[in-house]
Amino acid sequence: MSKGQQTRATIVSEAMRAASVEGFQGISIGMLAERLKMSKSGLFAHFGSKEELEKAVLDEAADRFAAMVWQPALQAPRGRPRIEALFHNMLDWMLHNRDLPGGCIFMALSVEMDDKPGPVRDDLAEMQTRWQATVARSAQIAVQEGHFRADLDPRQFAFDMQGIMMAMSYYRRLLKDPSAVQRAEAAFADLLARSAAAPAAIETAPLRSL
Amino acid sequence: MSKGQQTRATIVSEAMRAASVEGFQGISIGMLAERLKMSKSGLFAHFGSKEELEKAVLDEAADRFAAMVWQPALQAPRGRPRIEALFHNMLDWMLHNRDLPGGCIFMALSVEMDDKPGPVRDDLAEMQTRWQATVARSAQIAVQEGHFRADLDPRQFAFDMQGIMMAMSYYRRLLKDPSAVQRAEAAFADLLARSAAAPAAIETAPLRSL
DNA sequence: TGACTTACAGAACGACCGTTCGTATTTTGA
DNA sequence: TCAAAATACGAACGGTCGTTCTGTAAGTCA
Repeated sequence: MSKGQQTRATIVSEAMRAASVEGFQGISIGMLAERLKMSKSGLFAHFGSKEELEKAVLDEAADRFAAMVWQPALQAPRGRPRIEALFHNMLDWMLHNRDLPGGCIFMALSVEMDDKPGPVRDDLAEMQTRWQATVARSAQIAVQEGHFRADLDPRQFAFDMQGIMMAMSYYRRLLKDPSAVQRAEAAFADLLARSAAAPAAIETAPLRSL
Repeated sequence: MSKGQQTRATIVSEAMRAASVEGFQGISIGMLAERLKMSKSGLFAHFGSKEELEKAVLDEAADRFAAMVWQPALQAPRGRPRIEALFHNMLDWMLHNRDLPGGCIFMALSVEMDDKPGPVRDDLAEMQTRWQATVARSAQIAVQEGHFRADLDPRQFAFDMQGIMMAMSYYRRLLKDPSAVQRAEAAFADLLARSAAAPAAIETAPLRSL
């Protein structure tokens, strides 16, 4: 890796870290230059515009998400085990990730960019649409494997799981509720239970009438 | 209402509208002054600082939320009907509110401010904590009324409902998924069904084995 | 109506924004 | 090793930011 590529990678990492906390609106070329002890113009030259820097951050985040969340989940057996791996990998991504001190950068950017037309928003929306489709497909596989009920709506499953993640982030980051993670785990356990195929449903049914 | 109070109210309304789209970071005194056709300094004098303006916006949003979501729900009978009213009033708040073209301002600010210490963050967090407690209390009432199962965790109910709202906003605003609202309604219907007291649980059980 | 208070405008402040340009320095490959 | 290419710097640009001041117009109320 050439010197330039190396510097660029450092910049993108630092920008990603900062953007997870402050959003794209909250980061500036000058601030990044100061943190990395280099000149504004020198840093700027690597991208040519702030928008290009934002795109680079988005791509980097997508790569890391794939490496930390999706690819490890592929090692788990198809079906329910893979779904559970996805969930726990996402928790790790959101909670124990020193490169994202501000939590999941996609959640921060999703809210920030949803009303800002442009290529950055387009990239983000496409990534997120693809991710929801990926989760849905994983749920569909769990149906095929006989782990989930045949009439499960896989897209609804993805929607529900997204809600759990977002609520956890909200409880933890804004409300500073120490039970955020355990509430998310409880919600996910319930989602799994009601998605399960008939035999598992019998196991959980008595719990409802306790 | 004096001239000053009237102008101030107009400014706060416009600031709220803008902040729902761009967040507090995205609004500026100059931009508001231009939209309202008045001078920066004249507008500024009503607040003394941008932070005070942000606090005023937050208070105004809280008042409107109470008037549009909470107070009408109090007209509904205690228990499950009131919970359903809360849900639908929140949908109206998020979807059919011309004063919030950027969607629920609390969701936008929750993500933007969660890492920004200061009085604005404190106000917002306190509001949102109180709101979650209010939802939980409403669920608790539904338990007392015999509408929800006795072993329901009301705080978990509030968590789950928050997740549904956030996922809906995400699907609708970022992904532009036209099924966002109906997915939220489906998720809420399921949440109600699995929260319901025993007799209702028997009704929904066969659906799972279809 | 007249005195008084409030509300607004205008100009300017230093700070920072993204960006451009010309120049120096360092890295690279033959 | 040496020239070409890549990389970084420093200074400056026009703009916008939140904020402060001073003067004036408008509203308020006896």
